[in-house]
Amino acid sequence: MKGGKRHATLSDVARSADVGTTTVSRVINGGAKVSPKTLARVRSAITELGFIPNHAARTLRGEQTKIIGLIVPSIADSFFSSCADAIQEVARRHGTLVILTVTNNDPASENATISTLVRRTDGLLLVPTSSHSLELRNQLRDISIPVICFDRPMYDIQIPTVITQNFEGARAATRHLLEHGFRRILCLGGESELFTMNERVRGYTAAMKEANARPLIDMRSTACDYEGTSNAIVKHLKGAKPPQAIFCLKNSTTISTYSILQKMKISIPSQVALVGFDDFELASTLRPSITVVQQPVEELGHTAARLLFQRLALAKGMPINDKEKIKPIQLKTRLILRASCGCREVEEPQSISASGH
Amino acid sequence: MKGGKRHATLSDVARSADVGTTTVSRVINGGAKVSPKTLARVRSAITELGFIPNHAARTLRGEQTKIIGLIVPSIADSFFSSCADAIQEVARRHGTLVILTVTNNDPASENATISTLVRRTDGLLLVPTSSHSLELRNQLRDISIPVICFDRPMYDIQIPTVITQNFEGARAATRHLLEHGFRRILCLGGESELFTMNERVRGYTAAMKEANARPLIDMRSTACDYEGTSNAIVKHLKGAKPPQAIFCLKNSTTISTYSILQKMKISIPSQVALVGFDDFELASTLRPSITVVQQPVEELGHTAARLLFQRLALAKGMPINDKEKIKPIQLKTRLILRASCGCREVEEPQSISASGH
DNA sequence: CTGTTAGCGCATTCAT
DNA sequence: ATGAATGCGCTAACAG
Repeated sequence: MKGGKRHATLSDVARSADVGTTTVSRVINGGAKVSPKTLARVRSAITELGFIPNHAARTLRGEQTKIIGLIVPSIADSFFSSCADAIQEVARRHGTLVILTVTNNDPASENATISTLVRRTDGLLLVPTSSHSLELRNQLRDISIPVICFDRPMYDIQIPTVITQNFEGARAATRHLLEHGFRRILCLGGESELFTMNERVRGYTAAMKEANARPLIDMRSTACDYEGTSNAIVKHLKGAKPPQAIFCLKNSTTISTYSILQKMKISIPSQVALVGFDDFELASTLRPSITVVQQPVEELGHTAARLLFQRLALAKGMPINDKEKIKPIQLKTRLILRASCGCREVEEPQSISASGH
Repeated sequence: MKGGKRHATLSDVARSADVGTTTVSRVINGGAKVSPKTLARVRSAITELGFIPNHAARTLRGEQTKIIGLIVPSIADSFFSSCADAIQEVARRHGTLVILTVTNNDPASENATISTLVRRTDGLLLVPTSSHSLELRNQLRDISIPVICFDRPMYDIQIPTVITQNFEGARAATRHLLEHGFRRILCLGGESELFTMNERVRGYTAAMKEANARPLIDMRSTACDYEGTSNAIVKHLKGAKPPQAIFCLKNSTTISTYSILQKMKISIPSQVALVGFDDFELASTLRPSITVVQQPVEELGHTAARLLFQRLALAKGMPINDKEKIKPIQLKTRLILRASCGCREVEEPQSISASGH
């Protein structure tokens, strides 16, 4: 019945079971200190009336909301949706719901979202739009609920954080390309203002310098979409000393680059080798398959969520000691060797026989 | 300051601004019937104290929760995460938050989730695990908040629903393969208990029968993962009359099939043509690119969410007329012709336009 | 073991 | 235009 009779309340149950409201409250909270008889009576009254505790009232009384907030740049992005999946899973095990919000990497939206969420959740899992933002830092400082950052940290503020080894992953990838003998390696794509991208660039640069190779980085904003990537690649390949390999800083750039090279009939890896940061479902299915730096996405979500619930559990008892230095948890990345870097025989291309149907 | 001083309340503001609580309440609710002077005074007090209305209290007073519940089988699945993205967007425009829950297609989990959500949200967007479940039907009947189903309908109960044209899409795909001259078309993959899969099979079958071709369907549960799909394909191809084309009922099957055929060195489409249901990011990048039935994912989410907010708006005023027959909204699917069906030259470069998503 | 009572923070009559 | 008082449903003292 849509909009039917009003929901039964605790006192309805009390009246029906002929007990006090306290007793009912005890029953719905575990039934401790209630005689078996009354317990049974109350329980049957509860089911009879279809009573469900009013959550708002509980919250008003100062209980936990049993909701956490998840703030990500995008949920359509498979990286974050996988994180969300893991987080949801952990939350469910803790009897907690997850409010999903997306910022689109917009600080204003992020700010507003956090404000809304603070009063309505027990804690926050946040992918900060900017690691430097003073405003965000201040906002987080004044927040009364635990916040965990993941994927990207916040600087100059002690917040539990879990990230992946962007630097190490990128360095390993670049080193690998260098080991293949490539010296002119183009580092392509990515938003230069993002922590993750900067770390990856740092890793790339470190590896290049180790090898006395000249870093060649192209992160111009135009390189973010297909068109921009295309222009960039054309430009670099037309140069006097065209790159022998390309290291893509993120998923979408890898994919764009891959199809652009294909379109240009530039063979991978024999003419230009390719390694991408961040694995994706079809990376192993494409021909050639694509070598990538893989991030432990589920683990990232799980760890962040667990950290939050840990805080939440602590918060009940002793107050949190914010004095202690909090070091970000860094999860390991893995270099997945496939064909595009030159490691494997390029998989047998499909026979393109035009034989009839 | 973690766990610092208690949040300012409405009466704190009232005291600070030297007015009554009523006035403050008026101010935060639009400021009607308040003199400009007091309004300004109260406003400054509000910002000064950093007052944010307590949401639980409002809800307790009978207001809306300004939260809707989203119940999907999985959020890691790009289909549902794209839906979620669209839904989140619409919700945000309505000043409403979204609680994300996943069922993993488990009815028990779904049941529990709905119960939890009913008392804590204004409405629900649901992808039902089963279109037939009596239990779910009863649960939905007794629910006091609006529910919208999407992607899959519920039978024998009037619930606003928005789905895509699975039947028509599959029929069009199959017809297309038939037009290419293929007669032995294998319909592969998919969970037979799901509405969407059944519709697609129906569409496939209808097209086959139209053409007097013998339907060949393999939906055994073993065909759901890579291994199972592999076995199924091998079996069918070894047969006396091997299929000339394969129509995959869902994304993951398409991808598995694609890579299995590749591994078997069976050329697509010259030896076996391939069409999949549901588009995916790299379908156009693979060589050969894959012809698919594309669903309007964003539109699905948008429409479902809009429908819900429409109901929510109505609910305030006149009661909903549940007597009226509610027909599911059916969104159109599109057949995206690429190379794997035989429509394009196999290895010709793809167009320069960026991919769909 | 069990009941009575007093708020949690807010929106809302009903006065003024 | 404004304020005092009431109660939403629940939990937690504090009695019995």
